[in-house]
Amino acid sequence: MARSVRRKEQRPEQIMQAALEEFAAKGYAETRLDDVASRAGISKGLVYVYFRTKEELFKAVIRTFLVPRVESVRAQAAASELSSEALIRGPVLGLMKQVLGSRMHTLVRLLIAEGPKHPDLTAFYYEQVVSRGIGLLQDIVDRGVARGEFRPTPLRDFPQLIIAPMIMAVIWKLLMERHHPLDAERLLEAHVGLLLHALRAGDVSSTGGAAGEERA
Amino acid sequence: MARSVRRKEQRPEQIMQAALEEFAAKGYAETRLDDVASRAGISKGLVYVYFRTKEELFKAVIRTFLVPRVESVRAQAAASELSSEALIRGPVLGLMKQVLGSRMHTLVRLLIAEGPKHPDLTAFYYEQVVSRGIGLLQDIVDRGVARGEFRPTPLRDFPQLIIAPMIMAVIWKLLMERHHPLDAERLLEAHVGLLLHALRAGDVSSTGGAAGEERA
Amino acid sequence: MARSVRRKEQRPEQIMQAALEEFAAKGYAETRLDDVASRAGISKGLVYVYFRTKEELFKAVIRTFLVPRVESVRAQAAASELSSEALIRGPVLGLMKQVLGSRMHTLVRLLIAEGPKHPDLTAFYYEQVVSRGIGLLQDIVDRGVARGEFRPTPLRDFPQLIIAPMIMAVIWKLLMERHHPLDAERLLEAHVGLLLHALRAGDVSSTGGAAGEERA
Amino acid sequence: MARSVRRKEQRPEQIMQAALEEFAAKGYAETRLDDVASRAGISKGLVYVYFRTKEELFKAVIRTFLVPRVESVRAQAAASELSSEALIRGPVLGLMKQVLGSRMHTLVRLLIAEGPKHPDLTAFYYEQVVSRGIGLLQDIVDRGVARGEFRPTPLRDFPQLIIAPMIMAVIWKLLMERHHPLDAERLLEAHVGLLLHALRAGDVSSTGGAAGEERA
DNA sequence: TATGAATGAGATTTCATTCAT
DNA sequence: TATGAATGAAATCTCATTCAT
Repeated sequence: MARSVRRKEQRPEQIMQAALEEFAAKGYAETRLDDVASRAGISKGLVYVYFRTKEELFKAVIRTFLVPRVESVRAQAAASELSSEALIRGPVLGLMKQVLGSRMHTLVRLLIAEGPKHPDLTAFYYEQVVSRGIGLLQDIVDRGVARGEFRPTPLRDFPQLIIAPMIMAVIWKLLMERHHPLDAERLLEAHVGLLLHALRAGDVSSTGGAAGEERA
Repeated sequence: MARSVRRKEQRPEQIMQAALEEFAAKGYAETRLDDVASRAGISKGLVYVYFRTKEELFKAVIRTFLVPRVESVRAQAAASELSSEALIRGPVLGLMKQVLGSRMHTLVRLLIAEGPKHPDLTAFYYEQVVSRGIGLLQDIVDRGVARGEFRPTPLRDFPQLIIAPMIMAVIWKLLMERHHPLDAERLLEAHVGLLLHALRAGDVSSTGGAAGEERA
Repeated sequence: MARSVRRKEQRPEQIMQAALEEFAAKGYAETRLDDVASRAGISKGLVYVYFRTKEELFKAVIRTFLVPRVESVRAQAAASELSSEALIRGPVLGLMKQVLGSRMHTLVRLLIAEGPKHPDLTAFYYEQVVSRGIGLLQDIVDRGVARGEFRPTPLRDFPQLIIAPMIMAVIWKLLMERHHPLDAERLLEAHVGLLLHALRAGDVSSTGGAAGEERA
Repeated sequence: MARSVRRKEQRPEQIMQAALEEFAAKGYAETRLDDVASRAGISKGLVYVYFRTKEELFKAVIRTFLVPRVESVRAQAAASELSSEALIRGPVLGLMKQVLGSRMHTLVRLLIAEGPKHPDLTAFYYEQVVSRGIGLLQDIVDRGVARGEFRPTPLRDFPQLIIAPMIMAVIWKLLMERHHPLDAERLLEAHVGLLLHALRAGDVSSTGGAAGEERA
């Protein structure tokens, strides 16, 4: 009975894990609940015990797996005495690399493809992830300006520009990788290098001993 | 008969137009050919006279409407004596604004959502649009460097960075607009401003001898 | 105009010819009127000028092409002074060989496959061909018995037995030929040989100088 | 659960039975799976649980119901000390009567009508039934000749002649019965009588030295 | 007479969802 | 809790038939 209880508690996770893989591989419409059940090693009927419809399952998958560690980055940013540049070069860039390397990138695709049909899902995602991320980035930029580290730029109003290349890279890998491979990590580094160059107050970047974003 | 001929010649365009609207609104799987036909003001059967399957129709839509004016930008770039900066601020930025303003942005979404299921479609798109666009951007950057207008940067290897914010904005408008409106034109202008700032030769930073922005 | 008139007069035949080939190749249900029209070198609409429905066309095809030369055999039988054996060995056997060699065998298949759905068609065929053929064969048998040429046998009541091997051969060629080729002409000859052997009055066949139906 | 299992095990048979009746009544193309399902008392969808396509169902029907008792006849022929004549008058004639009396005759029609579209089906039928039947009949004839019971005739090479009247009768009943009833059993008996008469050794004709019945 | 664009009923097939066991 | 047989709505695709030109 203990096993049965444990099983029961693990079921939702187990099913969502299987569903994630199926959704990621085939997209929402092409995914059959039969296959999700097979992959999870259970019967189709049991899926319905835990998720009322296919749509609910999909939303649960997105909700569960697409809440990244924005929070931990925020904590670091708030607590640390690091410069804004260091924050961007460190935790922010790190997070972007993580998204590209993990299964999260398939979720981004799913969200783009299916999002328009599920407003509550995108609302949830906006609240949980996007608005916080945007706020965080704005804080970092603002702090950099306040400290005289950065010159004032419109980036403050469009912090999306900081993560735009990550989105691009996700989509590139999805569609174009086979025709034109992309070293996404270096792309992100190049982006951060250029961005910081553009932001530096007084264009005094040369004093920081950092120049030559060119290929080594 | 003349009328019938004219009708026949207009049918494909008419059907594709209707299909584009349906696909854009609902996505591929959720679009019913019945609805495409209704929207085009014809019967379901007639769709099949012009397009053998739903998939063929979809591909035709993408192929027909998603060939942007990369070519005209290339022509300007090649012919003109404009500086690279002027090219980026002018035709390149203009093209990006156009994509965001036109129906093309819905096609981008469709391509992202359905591309993985239709490799030939993405191959076509890569060849017709992406590879040319990438080449064009590289040329502009290279020319700028050759003329001493830009300092050498890794942007040359990642020209995707130039249009990344456009992709982002497309997706933002698709998913987040209702929660957080975005002035996409200003975002693009901000991006171009920052980018050119980072590229400009004559900034002190370019003269300083050192490195550090490369991958640590 | 003369040409147009001539064309008009030839149209039905031309269409039926094309239809026969399509029906024979694909069967009734699988035949598309589009293909019939293409094969006839005309437009689909024109088929409907001459034949009200696909079914009518089918019936016309069967009616037109499946009326064999039973009549000519009957004439010979009635007029000639030939023995019954000579009639069977000559015109009757010849007719059977003709059916096997000509396109008529495909019509037999069509009639078998589609007949049950078209009672009027089989009625027509029964009246025009079958009943006459049966009557003819009965006459030949009866005459043979009356003349003392044949002994009385139940063949009189089952003249179908005379042409049964022809039917068999048609079907064999249709289905089994690729697995097990059949020399249909020799089969028919063997059949006729055996049959006449069985019929001969007094079993005096040995006097006729004819024996040895075995393989030479 | 026991009931459910039993149901599941019976479903295929139940569906094929219903399908046989529909196919027999209307032919392949005219049969709607909806009707098959109704006749079986189940829903349309369930048919697809057991048979992947309409064609698979059709083939399964043919395969399942069209394997006659050729084997049992062969066993009798091999084991018994019966004369060839007795075998033909007994088991062989009996089998032919059975085919005519049973549902098999509708399958013969289906095979004729649809066989050309399904080469694998006719191949199966040839291997399972026809080639064995032909071999069996050849053995019987050969044995009769070896024992001096029969005179040598070309029947050995065309054993199809033995069952040709059965095929004929099947088709006759299908198409002509309403216009001209046929006592198929008596027809088969008449055929066997004539055939054996023609085969019997000791008939004078067999001794006469001459030829002539071969192809002239 | 001749065309062929257009229609729409109908068939196969899929699969999310239900429910008896 | 767990199964999986069963349902039935819905979508794609076909093609005989019509009809304006």
